[in-house]
Amino acid sequence: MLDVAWIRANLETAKEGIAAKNHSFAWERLLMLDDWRRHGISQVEALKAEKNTDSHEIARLKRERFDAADLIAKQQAAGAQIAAMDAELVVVEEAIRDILLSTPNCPHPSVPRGKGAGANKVVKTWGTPRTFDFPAKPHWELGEALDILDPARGTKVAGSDFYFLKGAGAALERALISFMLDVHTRQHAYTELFPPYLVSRATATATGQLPVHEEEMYHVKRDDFFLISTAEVPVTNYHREEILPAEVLPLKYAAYSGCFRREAGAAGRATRGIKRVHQFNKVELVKFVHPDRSYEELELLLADAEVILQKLQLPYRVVLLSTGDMSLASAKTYDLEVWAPGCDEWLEVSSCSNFEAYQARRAQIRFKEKGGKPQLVHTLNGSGVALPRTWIAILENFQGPDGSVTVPEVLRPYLGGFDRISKAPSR
RNA sequence: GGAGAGGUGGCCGAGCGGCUGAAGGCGACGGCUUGCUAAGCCGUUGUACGGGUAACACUGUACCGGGGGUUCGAAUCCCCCCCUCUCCGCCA
Repeated sequence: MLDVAWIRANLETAKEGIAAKNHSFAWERLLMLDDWRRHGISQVEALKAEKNTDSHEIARLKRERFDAADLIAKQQAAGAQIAAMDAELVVVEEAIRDILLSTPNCPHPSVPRGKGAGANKVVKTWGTPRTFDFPAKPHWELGEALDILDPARGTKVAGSDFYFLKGAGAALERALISFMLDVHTRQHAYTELFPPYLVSRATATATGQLPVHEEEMYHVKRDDFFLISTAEVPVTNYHREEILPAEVLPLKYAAYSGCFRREAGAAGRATRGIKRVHQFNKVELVKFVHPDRSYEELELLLADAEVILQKLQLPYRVVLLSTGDMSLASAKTYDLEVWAPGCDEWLEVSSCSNFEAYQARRAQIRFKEKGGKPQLVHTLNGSGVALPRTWIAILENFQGPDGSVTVPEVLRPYLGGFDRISKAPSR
């Protein structure tokens, strides 16, 4: 969330930025409540100071065997007044927090202003989409023909938009996970984490999924757990309420996890295949960095994610999201979109964002220079990369006229060396 | 799930309801001493939110797992919750 003091000092910037994100902003109410809060604190604390002084005086009188009845009577009155004022402050502070929790982060000046995806800017394209001398098939046709993808049984077992991977399809998924983790840990110096899939309400609030996106998350009512929608949630919370020594920054984590999304807003949207599903796998990159360096770190994060697609030889493009298309918590986001010739579209496989201090303030993740005061870190994250769509891209980009699929070279060591997925003997 | 024990500052560890933001020790930092090292001596050593300052200084309040209660006054008494440890049960 944003800092009220910052909003007060940068009101026009805040109003512009939040409007650009298509959010309303009750700034007048917020500032009014904050004034109320600050004046209330001064008043009640003055009373408490007087009460404390009197308390010491009572203690002294008692020790010296004098009568303290008058002061004690005064204390009782003061106590009641303080209790009333404190109760009022609690209400005011909750109201302030409610506003801030639902107020988006301000976009960085370099982010294009615009209402939606139409204002996004393609900033880079890598690779050349392959030209086919036969009709390119979509992954659902390839996958079902190869007997490596089974959406029908996924639907039977769990419901619509669930699926099974089978045989070489399942192995390909597993190979991709291992490959990505190995690249990030060995070549990009990320530390691997394997996180919990169920998290508490406090954890989901700290990264910004709650309260605004509660309808997007699977909830385990009995224990008030939320199934993670991305490893970003547990991994960012890994350092919640900690003060890190400045010299450990930047901290870089790579985490594989399952991801669970209700896709509530997408219900009824026609999507064939497994482009949009309720459960998928993803390798997520999370960084905790010094605020002065967060925009450089964002570029590095993006480059780390891009390496995965380059090594897989998948054509992709980098899209700088406009203010209207960004997530609530982000100040700047690049999407990575991989080319899927069978679907004939670019599929988002990564979203690399700088959240600045927005998550760190909610989660109280700070660092301290030697002798300095604690300051909030900046958090960043991006997929490195998301799976079902990368799996889709491999099938569709590397399909042959006979419906077989060539395995990208970098994945072969993870698949016992085999280089082609074909109909014949299912493994 | 059952039974017991416990949660105090960076760490260890004291703490009669008032003089305790918290003894003592360790560690860290600053200074002195010292040929080097080791040791010794002196001092400093939390966080948040207000007020205050150009910035310090200074100052108020709160914080002894979390929340509530009793009391003029709670680390200390009472209640609820969370977590950790030990034993039993269950289980991949």
